[in-house]
Amino acid sequence: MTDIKSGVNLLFLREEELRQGIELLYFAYRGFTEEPDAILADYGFGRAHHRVIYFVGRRPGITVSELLATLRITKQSLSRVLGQLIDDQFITQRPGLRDRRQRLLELTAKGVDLERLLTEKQRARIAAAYREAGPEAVEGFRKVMLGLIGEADRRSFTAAGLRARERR
Amino acid sequence: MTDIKSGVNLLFLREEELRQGIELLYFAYRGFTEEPDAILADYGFGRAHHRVIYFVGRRPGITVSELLATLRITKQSLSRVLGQLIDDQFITQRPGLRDRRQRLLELTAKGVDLERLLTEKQRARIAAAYREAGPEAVEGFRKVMLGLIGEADRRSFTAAGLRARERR
DNA sequence: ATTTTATGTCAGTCATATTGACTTATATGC
DNA sequence: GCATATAAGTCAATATGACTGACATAAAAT
Repeated sequence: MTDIKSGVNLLFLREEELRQGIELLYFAYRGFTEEPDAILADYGFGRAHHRVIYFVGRRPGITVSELLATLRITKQSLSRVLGQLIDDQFITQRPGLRDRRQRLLELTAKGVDLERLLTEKQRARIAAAYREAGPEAVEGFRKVMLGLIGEADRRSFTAAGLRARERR
Repeated sequence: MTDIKSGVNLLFLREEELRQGIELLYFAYRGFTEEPDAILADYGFGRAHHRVIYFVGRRPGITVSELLATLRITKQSLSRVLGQLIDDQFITQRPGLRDRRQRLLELTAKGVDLERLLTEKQRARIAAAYREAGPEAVEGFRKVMLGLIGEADRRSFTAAGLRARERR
């Protein structure tokens, strides 16, 4: 009897634990985007603009195709957003040195400012969560998050991925 | 000299650590939604439908206003999605007992099946990540994620929040 | 010289969200 | 009991971010 009962309880706890995991991700992601979203609205931009600004800031000189691969959207989708950011002078393009078909993307000074403004909110939020939780918890957080990330994206977080980026 | 240099390095590491945190969230969330998204497409549904199915499954008898508050969308937005799910018989409505203005929402058998199908992928992904990372890491993960979640949403994860729900 | 690649563009469509205005039914407070 | 508030729903217009498909141009690679 106790065997069956505790078995059921274990199953229930497991189910509950996993569902809480799902919800943690959902709510954390939402909490994470709402502040930048509010700022972006003042500029007439949306979340898509933030993602472009973020990754161009993160990897200066990134090509259009690398950006497309990172964001996993079509070039038509990127085009509108990137075009606006270039028109409004948050991002500049220059031709690749070794391959002149490429457009290497970089933030302008104005772009760096906006990137800071937007990401600062997110960094502050993460910093606060890390501080409260402590270094051990942070280590666990990173382990679990890495496990959640798809194989394809995981490379962005390995030494190999970082080295590949240096080659431009 | 070493003081300055290590100070700079610490700043750099901190910046890098925080940026990696941002990216972990971005990629984990994307990895987390892509499988259900693919299934939903077969039903002519989108991510919004999944969210509704999920929370109705999670809190059977949830009212429309509670669902709106959970999802933080307008009733006009919910209306289309919920209407489709009711038309297609994934969700049923019944009037509230104490307040007949309310529509209490529940999954049908068909709805439960779809909910399982969709969430199973996510549960499996979390289960695998938890298993690989180990119980200590899971504890850390939960601590950090809770810290990332906005004050308003955090209540969903406390005993008080759970108790409030029982009252229907 | 041909083919492939990197980028860009035009056109049409869809899903998800918004604001604003208004309706209906029911509950609640005085 | 009547006025007001609340729960839910609807109509209309709009914005954002994504998609597919077709086609164009320049430069690199074979």
